[in-house]
Amino acid sequence: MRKVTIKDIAKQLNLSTSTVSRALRDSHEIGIETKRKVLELAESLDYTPDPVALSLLSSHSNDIGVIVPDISNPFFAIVIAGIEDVAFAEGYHVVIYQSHDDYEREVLNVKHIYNRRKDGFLVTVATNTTDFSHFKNLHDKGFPIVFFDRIYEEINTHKVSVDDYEGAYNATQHLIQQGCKRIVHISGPLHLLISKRRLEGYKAALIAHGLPYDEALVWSTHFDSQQSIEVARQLLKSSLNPDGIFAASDNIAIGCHAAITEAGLTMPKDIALIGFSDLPIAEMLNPPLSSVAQPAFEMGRSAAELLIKLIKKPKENTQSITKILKTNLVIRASSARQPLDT
Amino acid sequence: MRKVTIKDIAKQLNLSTSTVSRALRDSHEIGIETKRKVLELAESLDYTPDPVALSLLSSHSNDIGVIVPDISNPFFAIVIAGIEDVAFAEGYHVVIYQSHDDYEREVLNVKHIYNRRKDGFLVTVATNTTDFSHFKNLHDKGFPIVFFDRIYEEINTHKVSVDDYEGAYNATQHLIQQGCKRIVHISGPLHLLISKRRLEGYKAALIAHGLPYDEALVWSTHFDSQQSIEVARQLLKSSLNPDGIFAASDNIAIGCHAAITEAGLTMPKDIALIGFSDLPIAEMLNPPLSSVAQPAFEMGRSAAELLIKLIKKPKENTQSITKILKTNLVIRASSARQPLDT
DNA sequence: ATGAAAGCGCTAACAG
DNA sequence: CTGTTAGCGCTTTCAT
Repeated sequence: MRKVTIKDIAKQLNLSTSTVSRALRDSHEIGIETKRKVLELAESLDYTPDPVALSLLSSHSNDIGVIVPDISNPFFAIVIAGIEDVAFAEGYHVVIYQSHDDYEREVLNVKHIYNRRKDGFLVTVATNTTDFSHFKNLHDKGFPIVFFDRIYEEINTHKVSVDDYEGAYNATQHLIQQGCKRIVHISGPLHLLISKRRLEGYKAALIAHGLPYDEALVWSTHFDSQQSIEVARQLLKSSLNPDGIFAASDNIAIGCHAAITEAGLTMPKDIALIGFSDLPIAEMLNPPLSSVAQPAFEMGRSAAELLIKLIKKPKENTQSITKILKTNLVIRASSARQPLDT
Repeated sequence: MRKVTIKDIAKQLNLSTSTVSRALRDSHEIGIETKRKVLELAESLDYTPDPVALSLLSSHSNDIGVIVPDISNPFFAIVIAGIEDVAFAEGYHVVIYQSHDDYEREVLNVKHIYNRRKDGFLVTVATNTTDFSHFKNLHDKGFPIVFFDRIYEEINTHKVSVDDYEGAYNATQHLIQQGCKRIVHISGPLHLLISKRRLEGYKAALIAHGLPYDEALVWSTHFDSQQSIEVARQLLKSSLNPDGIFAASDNIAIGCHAAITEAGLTMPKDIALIGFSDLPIAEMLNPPLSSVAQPAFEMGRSAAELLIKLIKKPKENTQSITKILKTNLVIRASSARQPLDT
């Protein structure tokens, strides 16, 4: 029960493989009658061209890779949905790679992508990546790469991110407007650009509203609710007595949310809480979690569009584009001390 | 800056490609000295064999596919982590496919897997799949397939699932022991085997404890929190007045949790709630959600092990294995009316 | 112990 | 309009 090949068709029709090949690709230089016969037989034999053979021949695969730390993070799952949305429409298949935030794994992923002749890839870099030569080398060879979310600025290629600074500024300002005076920021890993920018936004908002910026109020953890609940417990046990928390991600916020509840404190009365990303789970919490919405789906779409542009017209895309998407403040009960307009 | 091939090595060493090939594969019929030179040069040139060429030649790829409805469902994300765990160790790469619970997409995924010469695949079938011929055809050709979670029983191949009946029985019994008299079951799509079995477990527990089984108490929705919050709202508005809810999945339970809170009711006093799967988010909710824990990671591991067995020794695996994993009742505040032992 | 040649499935010059 | 040839990168008879 072998797969049917172009040869089988050629043999049955007493044609050469090249004629069949051309007929299948609807070449103009093939007799209308021959074409009909080939197409018909191909149809009835359920012929499909072998992508592997094509791949060997043309050194591309119509596959694009995407590297994320972890697909179980809904933010990335949604970004991927956005990527698939445009990729699928353009005839590309998306192959997902998980780095598990590990540098070694990321390097392996990149190699796999290159070896398997993927047409390009999208990547949000692993937390502990400090050496970027695996990206640089491929980029220098002209291999199409697009960075999103956790971008690496030093490589001259397309990038998509959100306005982290502004989002953080708005979140912090919102807490201030709710009357918070001692606002803690729980940041992600501080060497990441997105962490730095969110911290900057937090700082700027405090200063703009005449509140002191105090480093003791800045805590840091991984983007992970299991770890952040620990950090939040510590925070609540400390003598800092925060009356507001701006968490750098919803996963961190979820950990805080649980820790606050566990400690018998009330949101937003005792502590007003706001996260970042607005994951679907945010509105399911009790009380529902305020958050800075990131257009994750749109981020995926944009990144994929840019990558496909790069793949199709590498010449016209030497000028690299950096797309910065807008965030949107979503206020819910975890932070709203005044009744919400509805 | 092309990739280095076996030809480059052959040329530089004045050997034939076949000699180089053999030296690289450490064939015994190659001079020790020649072997050394080849290996050395390959190393220094950073030669890696082209997987695509290998694939064309041998019609396998060292890739295995996995088809899930949706990676943003943490249950599947964890199963995939389990799959990757063993696959990676065995030298396979896992290619993830999302069916989005759509039959057409699933068929496309299966075709893609077959065409790209994946060595086999693992699948949990899409909700609305009723025609299974795309699986059957491949299985008849001897293509390695393993079903997990939402299995299809009619195909004689390995399968991995959990004891849904027992899990549901235990969950329902637990609610009964908490004093619940009017226990609603919110099921997943009822044509799915896992839904049926969970329903059976629910039913059996009621009867075993002398409570009536009332069809009006069985509701059904998709495995999705957005949809289930709507269903739960309806339920709470109805005149059924449940004092306990057994949700067929944690996503459904999360929707219920939010709707119950929204309605100003208290868990577990007014309504005791329990879900199924014990996703990481369960213990982060307020109050924390009781759930029937499924060994998702283990499920992935088992399924991958079976698939790899099937790939490596198809002859020895004509007898198909069905592995049924045990669930584990995790009681938290959403259902525990008596204080918990700690 | 090594090389030449064929072939995996397909396309693309180059000939007619 | 159609066939022949070569080649993508590699392995594998079959010679030598």
